[in-house]
Amino acid sequence: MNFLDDLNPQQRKVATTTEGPILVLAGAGSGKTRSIIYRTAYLINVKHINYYNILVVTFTNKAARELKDRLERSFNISAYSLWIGTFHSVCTRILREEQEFLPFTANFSIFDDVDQKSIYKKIYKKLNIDPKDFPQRRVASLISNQKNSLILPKDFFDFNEENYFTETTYKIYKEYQKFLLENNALDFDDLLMYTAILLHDNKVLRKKYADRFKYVMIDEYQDTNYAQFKIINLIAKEHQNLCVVGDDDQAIYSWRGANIRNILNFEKDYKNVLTVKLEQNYRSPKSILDAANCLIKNNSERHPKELWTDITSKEKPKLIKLENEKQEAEFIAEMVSQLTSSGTSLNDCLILYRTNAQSRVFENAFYQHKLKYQIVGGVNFYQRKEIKDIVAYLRILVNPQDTNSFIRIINFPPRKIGKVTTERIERFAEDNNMTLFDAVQNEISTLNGKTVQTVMEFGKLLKKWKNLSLEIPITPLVKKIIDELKLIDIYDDSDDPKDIARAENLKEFVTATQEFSDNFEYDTEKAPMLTDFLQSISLQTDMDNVDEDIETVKLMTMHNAKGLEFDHVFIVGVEDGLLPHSRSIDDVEKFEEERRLLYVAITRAKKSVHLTYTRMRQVFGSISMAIPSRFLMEIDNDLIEIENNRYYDLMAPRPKRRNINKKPVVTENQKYFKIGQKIYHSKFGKGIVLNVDGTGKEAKLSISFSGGQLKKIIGTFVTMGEK
DNA sequence: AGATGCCGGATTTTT
DNA sequence: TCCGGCATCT
Repeated sequence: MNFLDDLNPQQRKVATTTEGPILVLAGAGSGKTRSIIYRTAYLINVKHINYYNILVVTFTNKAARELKDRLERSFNISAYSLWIGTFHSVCTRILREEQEFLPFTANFSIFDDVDQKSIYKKIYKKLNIDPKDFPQRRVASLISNQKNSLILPKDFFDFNEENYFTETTYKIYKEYQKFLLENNALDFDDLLMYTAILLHDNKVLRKKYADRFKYVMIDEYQDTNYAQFKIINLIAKEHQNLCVVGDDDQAIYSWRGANIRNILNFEKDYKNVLTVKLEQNYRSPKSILDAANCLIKNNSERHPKELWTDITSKEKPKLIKLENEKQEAEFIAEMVSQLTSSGTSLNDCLILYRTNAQSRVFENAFYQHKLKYQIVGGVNFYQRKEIKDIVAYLRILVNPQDTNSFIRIINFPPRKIGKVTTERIERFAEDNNMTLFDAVQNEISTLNGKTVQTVMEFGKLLKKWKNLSLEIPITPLVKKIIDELKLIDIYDDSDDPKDIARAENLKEFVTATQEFSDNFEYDTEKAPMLTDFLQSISLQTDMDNVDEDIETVKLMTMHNAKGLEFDHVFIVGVEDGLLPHSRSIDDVEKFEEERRLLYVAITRAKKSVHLTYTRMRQVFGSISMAIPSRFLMEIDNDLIEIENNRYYDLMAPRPKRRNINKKPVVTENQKYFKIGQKIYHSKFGKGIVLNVDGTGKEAKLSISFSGGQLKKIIGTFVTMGEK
């Protein structure tokens, strides 16, 4: 078979060594996805292995989809019958299949951290715990660690010493798990934990999955945690046909329980491991790679390797100092707009920052420059209020035990069922040992005359939709629910720009159901129903919602950039306290992880890298002096180019900004009007700015007035503020 | 029941 | 700076 000629010798070794354990140490851009694809194709097309016997685990849904697409396009392998997915999606699939061995049913809900937060709140109240003494974040993180280490509440003190913090955490953990089971719900960690425990405790099932998945491949192995290690180990221990691919230099998820030792110790965990190193980089020029290598070699614990490349370019990574974060954003926007005017697509530009909070100034700057942008991550689409509301309705129809969702929507949109009534319904449900869903089907005598009817009407409504959900596909169902609840109308009628965005998001949601349906029908030739849709969305990330059809600059955290590549990469806020983050500075392991994060960021670039830092930065509303990241000192001087003309010295008068763009110099005036600004007009009264077209006070404003009118007015005719 | 307004705490990163 | 939670008022 000559399709293997596309690979270099090491990659070919990976693709063709199908039996026994392989560790592939694949540097950034060394073609590891390619190796996995060719290996899969080799298994199927050459070795004639049944589709059914192959399991491929990726780090994101997006990576899984790309893998499937490429297998289909290049090798005509229909990916539908292949198990390719993230750990979480694979586990979900297994758990739904094996409900008879589990303490929950196949239609369980998956709770995200918004749900999680409200559960914790409830438990704190019930157990009378003060969140000030036991910060929810800290407790949740400890509990999450337990789950990732497969420690159930009953085993808690076998692994944790007893002190005032763990005592309480234990109580919360126990209560939390109880609540989830009562709701027939699992959180992200549970998906892994229950799967691992299931395979561990049940010999028959273990054999079933070991027999089914005769060939297992894991991508991004450096970022697996103990539960994930265990799941794979239980499946592959016998046949040992396991290929793991990863790069210890790109391990950036230890805070999520990922254990870098999984990859460092692979050779000890399995026998006669074949180790293959992929060190040729096909992505970045030498000038960029040299800087990255120079940085990462400062880490102590790593598999020794050095990336090299054939690609040459004179362009070294550039380092630019700016006055503050606004100037930083402004500078980047100018750079991007310069690139686009010389023919570069916005799609080839990537902005990377350490924390989501940094994205805001860039939004403003890109908006001003009329550059289309997309923020990936931050608040996930499915975590937005309006989306969670409609999803809560959908969840209840599938899983009536989901009281969390039930409470969320019992009075949304407002139907005059308040706190007192809700409590009475809950009491009634408890007394009669039924779900809230069933409770509201009854005439509850403890309620007031009118309220009884309201509640029953609500119950009937849910019942009606539940029946409907079994008959009609997801899209018409969602349309009908949104319609009957007038969800979009609620927001459309408002003059708050946030509400207008909400209305847009709901429409977007309907589109999402349609897209899902199209794919689902294509893949399975079945009608896309509610349960299918719900299963697909709970594990979706923002990355999966990136619209590839519009040209946009992408903005994301460095964590989100894993596995991606772009021509031009701008890494911003390269300052001590931000990168390395202040919370990681005094712990060696965390500190090295920060270094890897910068390494990942730099190695995304195919053509150019710009690193920026500021002289001072606003944090929490107060301004503080910024210190250039200590990582910058680790990169040899001759590997990086410093742009001096943008260096604003503390004492020196601020140099005039070089006009690198055809557009006029940006003045403060340009930021005079902002979206959401409250204004006053002598004739129309109070209003809110919905859009700003142009610069300064003369900008053309789209204004929504409190009287209901929507007008376009020149800025000079209105005053800022309410009067 | 719903609207308004004040206070206090939060920012690391995500499936 | 902003957001959410809570108290208070209508």
